[in-house]
Amino acid sequence: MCAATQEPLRPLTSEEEAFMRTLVKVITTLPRAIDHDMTHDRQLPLVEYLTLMHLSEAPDRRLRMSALAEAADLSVSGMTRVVARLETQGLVKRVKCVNDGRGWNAVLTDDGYARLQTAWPSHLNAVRRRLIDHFDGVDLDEYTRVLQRVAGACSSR
Amino acid sequence: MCAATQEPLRPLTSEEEAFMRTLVKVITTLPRAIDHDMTHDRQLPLVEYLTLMHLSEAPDRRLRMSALAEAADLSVSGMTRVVARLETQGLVKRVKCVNDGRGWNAVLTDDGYARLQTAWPSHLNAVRRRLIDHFDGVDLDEYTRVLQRVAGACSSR
DNA sequence: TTTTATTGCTTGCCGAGACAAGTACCCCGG
DNA sequence: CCGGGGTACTTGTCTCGGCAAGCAATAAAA
Repeated sequence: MCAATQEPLRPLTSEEEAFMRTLVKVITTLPRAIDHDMTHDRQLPLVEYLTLMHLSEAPDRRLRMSALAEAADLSVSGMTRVVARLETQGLVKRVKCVNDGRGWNAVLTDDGYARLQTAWPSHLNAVRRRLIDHFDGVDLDEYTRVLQRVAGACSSR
Repeated sequence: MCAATQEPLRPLTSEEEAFMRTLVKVITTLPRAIDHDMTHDRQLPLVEYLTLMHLSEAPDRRLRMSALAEAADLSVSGMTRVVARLETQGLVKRVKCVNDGRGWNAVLTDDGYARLQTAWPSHLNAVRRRLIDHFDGVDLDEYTRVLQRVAGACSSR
């Protein structure tokens, strides 16, 4: 059970160590930088942007609160508050589910869709400048496959 | 100035898009998973662990508050509070600088060093299981170089 | 030397988000 | 039809961490 005894405790190689430390830096720095860019450029923080984005891609531009939380990697209560913020700006509205009286759909409004389109260039630019531009000449698909395995290992207990 | 007009607004390719989304997932998921592992295994959250780690690697096991904040990618005030938490547990103590009456050194105590050694296996295990194990057969050094460029682009304005 | 600007750290205040408790609703067995 | 357990979301409460203001101490200027 105790993690310490599951493995023979071979330390990381120096390459592994260097990689891990650099990744830690990127993990702490990259979201801050992109959020900073977007917030100062178009006044739409990253979490809000991603939430609108997920809605815009959903059928009928609507998603159950729990599904939206899942998509955005947020707790359900966290998403309640994000949607509350977006609702006060008129970008999203909450509509009671027809089939299930317990459930609510977050629905992207036309204003919300317009807002998303306005913010998109800013997002795109930030992602390019901070991230994608630095991947010239590497096999992105291979990276994606590896990262998918990592993401899988992180969602399991 | 406006990011939207700097570039011709070429959208991301589908490979770039997929990569970015997977990375977002890893960025939100991986620290949570490692922190979860460490907190439940040895009661030492990731931020605290990394702080002790940086101290242990510094000459004389001590570092100015600002240097420590920088190393851990935290604001100075954030580090004040982390060190305060560690100090109440006796893992770190704050010592006034001799040369500069304004400055303080965070010094790793013997208890702190012992605590770090205790937590290390748990950290190592989490990092392997959640991250490193999934990089078989890829060129880690290449990844590290790319990530260093990204990190550089994230610390610049 | 006295004044002023700068630096290093801490504290007050606030927003974000996680967890747990609460509320409303569904569904199933009787 | 009713009661009890499960589900969907919200709200109360907490911790974390960022920013800006405050407080010393140093450095620079007068």
